[in-house]
Amino acid sequence: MTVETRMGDPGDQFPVGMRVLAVDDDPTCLLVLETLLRRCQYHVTTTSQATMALKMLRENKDKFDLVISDVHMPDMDGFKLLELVGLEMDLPVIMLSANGDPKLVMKGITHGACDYLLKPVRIEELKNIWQHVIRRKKFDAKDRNKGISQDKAHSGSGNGLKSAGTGNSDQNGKMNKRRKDQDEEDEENENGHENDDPSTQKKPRVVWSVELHRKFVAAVNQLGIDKAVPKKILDLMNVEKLTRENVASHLQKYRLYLKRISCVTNQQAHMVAALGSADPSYLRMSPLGGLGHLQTLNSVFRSFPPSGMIGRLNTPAGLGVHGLPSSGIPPLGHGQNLNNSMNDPLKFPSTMVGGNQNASAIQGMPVSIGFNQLRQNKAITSVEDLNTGIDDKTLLAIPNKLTDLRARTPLVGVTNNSLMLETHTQGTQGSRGYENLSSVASQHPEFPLPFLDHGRCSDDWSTAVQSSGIHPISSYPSTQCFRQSAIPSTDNMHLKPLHVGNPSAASSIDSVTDMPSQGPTFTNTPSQICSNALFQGWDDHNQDDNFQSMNSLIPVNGAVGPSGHAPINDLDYNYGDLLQMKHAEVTKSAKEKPNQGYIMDQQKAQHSRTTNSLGSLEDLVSAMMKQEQNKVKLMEGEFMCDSYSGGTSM
DNA sequence: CCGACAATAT
DNA sequence: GATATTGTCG
Repeated sequence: MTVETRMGDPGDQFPVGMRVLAVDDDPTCLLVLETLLRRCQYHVTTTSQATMALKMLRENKDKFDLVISDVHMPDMDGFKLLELVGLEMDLPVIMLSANGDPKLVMKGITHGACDYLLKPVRIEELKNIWQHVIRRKKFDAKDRNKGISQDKAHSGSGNGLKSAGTGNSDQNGKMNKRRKDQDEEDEENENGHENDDPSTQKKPRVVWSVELHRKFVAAVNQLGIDKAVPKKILDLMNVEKLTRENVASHLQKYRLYLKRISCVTNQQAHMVAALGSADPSYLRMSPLGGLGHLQTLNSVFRSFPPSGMIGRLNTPAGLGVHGLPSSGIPPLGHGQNLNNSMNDPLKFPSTMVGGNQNASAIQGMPVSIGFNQLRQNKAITSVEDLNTGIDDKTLLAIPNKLTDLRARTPLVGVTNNSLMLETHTQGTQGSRGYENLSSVASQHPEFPLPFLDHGRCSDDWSTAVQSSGIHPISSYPSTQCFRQSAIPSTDNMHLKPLHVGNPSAASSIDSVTDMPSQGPTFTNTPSQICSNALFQGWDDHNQDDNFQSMNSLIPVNGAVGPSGHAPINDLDYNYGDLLQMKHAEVTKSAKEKPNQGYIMDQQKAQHSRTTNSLGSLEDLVSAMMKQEQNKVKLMEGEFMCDSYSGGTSM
């Protein structure tokens, strides 16, 4: 939006004053970058920490037009930041790296980067980066407004759903694709033909590609989670052949996803608390502080990093939900994770959890990303990790140092939570999940949850989280997250945060990115879920090497279709599970062998449900959000400090 | 066989 | 419209 406005103004020329957030851990590079950007007459904001960048973005979703980030950063992988941003806020992100390895570039692209610049960066390259802002904006507008007419057009032959395409800007090329199909004949029957019978059969399954998911998320965000109902979402999405039922089904999945997320978050918090003490391992994981990681969790969708994730989730945008993170959520991969990298986004098994792993991911949720690419890359992966990120680190981090975190937090801090705050309210629905969570939490003595009250975990959760883990959490918007606790009863879901800022913003941008999370709010319902599942989410896949890709939010991925159908093109996103991701991350270090820490976590988790609960970021998020809404203030007071929250966006 | 996902039923 | 159940598929 802002951009548009500007653009609109005759007076100013858009590029001038474009708000750019530059992120690089190397002070020198950052300074150089800042200088060059200023020469281009952009309004530049800098930060040497990715986590801080996320916080800033979450707090001020509509205060930036573009993000330019280094790939290699200690606190958070640039890709993760990318994913989270894509999910939570739809801002165009340009990756910067001294390493031009095609694989890295591909990764950046698949994770939603609109450009990938090699250092040293030349001013000539920076002079045109504003095009990405415009492009994104345009797409958004298109999508939104008209919607899709385009899509429809196509449909003719194929499926209508496609949807996807539009948006993306960046690279993508291929996006569309949806199903494969064979079968199908497409739509309708074609008639005739023989086929079988008519009727019947075929029904092409709708493949929720990243793009489609993106649209979904955008619609949800726009509506606000609480008001996002299938019919309205369908209207906003404006995708041809998509039916209300299709949307309802996806919404169901998406809501579960959000819950998970929130749970995860909570878990994390708990874990943190519990761990509290000790495990070095955790520390290891997150060097920085825990913040980052925690945030990651937020991201549930994959991408989101530590704070990010949550934030995302929290944020409306991120969730998409209005929450959720993500708007997109992005996510992908299946359980297999590794194996498939690409395909299923969501799925990661959660290691964490013990049993459950599974989380399911949602496919599409997350973001989008480069669709095509994704596919191609499948291998690469995407993943997003939305969740994960956070978790892992979070967890990890936390223990170590709460203190540190706290301290840090402030720094970060930033952000506001405003987003989250937004709402609050009500309560109606659903709380179910929360209750469980709480109970869970309470149940396990193991964890010490310092703060929590036991009684209700729910409520406490928030607190608990805060306290303990908080920090990490803090990252997220606090609000969101924590709130959950409160939630239980109420349940309010609403969190809409995303929009918060401006919904539009989120949406607007969006298009391209991924999806996942864009903004939505989520609801929060808690579900017990946690325990089990997290989702796979949108994200994911990536595992690869990349760092945490798993976590990342982005959905990238590709997709596969669930059924097999389509994998092809689309990426489906899955909602990934945060937890898994987290684990993954953790694991990462050790990869195969889990670190002690890792293990511990798991165990803990298992033992206590709490953990599990925490596991789902969504839930956490949701809860948080809700709670936050309710309590935001409290939180802020207490914990917030640190945290800040941020998240929103995405 | 199980888990995830979308469709379908309630 | 929200949920629960079912059918497919990987």
